[in-house]
Amino acid sequence: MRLPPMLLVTLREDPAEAEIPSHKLLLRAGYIRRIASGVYAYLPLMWRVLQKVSQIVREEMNAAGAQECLLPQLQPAELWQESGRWETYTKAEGIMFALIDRQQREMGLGPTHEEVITAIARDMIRSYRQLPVNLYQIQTKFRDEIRPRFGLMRGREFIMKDAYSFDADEAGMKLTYQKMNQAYHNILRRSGLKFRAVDADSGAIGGSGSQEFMVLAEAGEDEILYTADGKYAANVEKAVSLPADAVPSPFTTAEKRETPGTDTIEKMCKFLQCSPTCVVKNVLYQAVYDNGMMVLVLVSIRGDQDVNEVKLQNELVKLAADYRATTVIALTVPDAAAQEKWAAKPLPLGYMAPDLADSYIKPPKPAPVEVKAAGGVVPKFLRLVDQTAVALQNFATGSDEAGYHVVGANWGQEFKLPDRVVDVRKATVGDRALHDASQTLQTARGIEIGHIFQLGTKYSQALGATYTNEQGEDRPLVMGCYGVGVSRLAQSAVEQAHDKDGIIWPVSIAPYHAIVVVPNVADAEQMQAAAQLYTELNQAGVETLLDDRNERAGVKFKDADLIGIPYRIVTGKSLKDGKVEVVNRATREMQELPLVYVVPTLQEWIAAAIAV
RNA sequence: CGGGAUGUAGCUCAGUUGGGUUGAGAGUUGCCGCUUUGGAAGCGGAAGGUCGUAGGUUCAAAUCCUACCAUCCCGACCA
Repeated sequence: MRLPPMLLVTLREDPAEAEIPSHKLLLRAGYIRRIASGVYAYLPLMWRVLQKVSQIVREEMNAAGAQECLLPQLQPAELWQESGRWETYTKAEGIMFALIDRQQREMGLGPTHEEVITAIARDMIRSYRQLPVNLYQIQTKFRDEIRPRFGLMRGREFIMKDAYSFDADEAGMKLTYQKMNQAYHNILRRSGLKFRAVDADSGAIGGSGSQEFMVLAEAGEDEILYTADGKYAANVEKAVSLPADAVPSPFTTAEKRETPGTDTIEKMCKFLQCSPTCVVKNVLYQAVYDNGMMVLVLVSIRGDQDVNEVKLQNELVKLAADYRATTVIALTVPDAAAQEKWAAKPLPLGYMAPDLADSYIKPPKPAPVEVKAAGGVVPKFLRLVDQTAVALQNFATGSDEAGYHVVGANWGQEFKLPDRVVDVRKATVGDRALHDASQTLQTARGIEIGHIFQLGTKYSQALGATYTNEQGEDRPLVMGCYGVGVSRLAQSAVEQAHDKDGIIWPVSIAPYHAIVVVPNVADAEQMQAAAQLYTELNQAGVETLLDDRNERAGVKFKDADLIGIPYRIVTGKSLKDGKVEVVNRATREMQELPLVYVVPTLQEWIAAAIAV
């Protein structure tokens, strides 16, 4: 491609709308333009990058035995009602764009495709003889994100590869999952990214095991905990570890003590001269279930530990049936305004005890025993105790009276141990690892660009997707699903590799391999040599741009650096010796090559760079 | 949805505190001309703005008031 006919508009300054380097650079270099919040146009250079990424994904998926297809983005509400996700995905904090067509039918724009694919499987897969099947597509997804961010990192419209596998049984599904795991490693490696596969929470998608593929970058939204021996890596949401050992309690007898102005664990421990590991901290959450029911959750946990809200939410989802709900749609620490809505009297904040009285909650208006109406507040605290707090003896905790704590308390004596013992503690950097206590957790930040799930039969059962096994029995299909954020992956590459002058694309996903720059377009010899190189390179399969704009050399060098083409060929001063300069964008290394060597040399370099 | 901020030329921003013919302005991009030709060079010229939108206050509003809209940042969601 010659530069004049190609739409290339570069910006001299960072656009005000961008915050992180990759977003700034993609805008400055003319790869993307914002059309609305979280909605971007992929301009010609960007589209080539996305095609390159897609092609790598396609090759690896095909190699792993998956087949490409294309599913509808416009989807009927009925399918989502069948799976039970319509309400949670379109109402409240839901992320699905929903609309009503001219026949008053409810439709949604696909945020994901479990429902559609399962409906197809239900129709088409009848026999074990057809299994396993793994279908994938590369397509635009729509998600009405609560907060779109950072350009393509979190858009409301973005390109994703999603795959769905169907197996006869758990073992088959696990095998497919392993193949996908390998394919994902291949995809990321070939895309030239530094990454880590980590244990992950399954979130709203559901299912059992799942792994995320994290591209390592400071701007990443996720925290990863891992051990140096390489045997453990997990998203902090999912991570497990050994807590520090508790210090023996200095308290010997149970008593209430005046502790003025100690509404934080830190102040209290200083005042009482004890370790936070001798304290039972009681944290209040408010959870809203999908039927509108609000439940106040009191979590008792060891004072030095923090609650992992993802784990807590998972525990609450398990209890949903107790409240005639199916899932949790919001989980927050209630602020003053939120407390006012349900609190009968001011809470002893900072001094709450595990047995905080239920009378702090306003009784329901008509005062029925059970709250049935939507939006009701359950008039009893849901009391949970984290494992770390269970074994404590002679601990200190709140007294339910501001300015006073109880010390030397024990479960079963001063306080009743809550019935539900859970693991909701947050693993943190420095904790000892479970698999080997001599290993401590280290931290890194990552961008989640892939996630693979073992779904099991959640959707196939909901939608009645069954097959007949060898014994002639009907069995639900065992599913897996596997996503790659194609557009996010592309931006992550920029986040991971750039310098002050611009983008440094990995060769495998760069929009072009090489750019021929003519410093002086008035020099016929330079122009002739450049035109010839440009033609020969392209014919030889080296994807090449030609910049023969009537600009000063500096402008063209700056632009070439900014857009990040891996190899720059300059028909400059050494042309009189029959040589051109070839510059490596990443290393800045420059060498002069005789004209005839240019094509084979670049072919060799590119092949070497791509064959990782 | 809660909290914070912003909205003035294609882009980055002054001007708003204290309303006023001292000009709606600077840099940059794009356009024209000259000059220049190895890291966004120089000189000159012309062009480019419903000052986010709609009301209101006032003799007078980019500036004060109200509402709305949009965008960005911090939390919950996720590829």
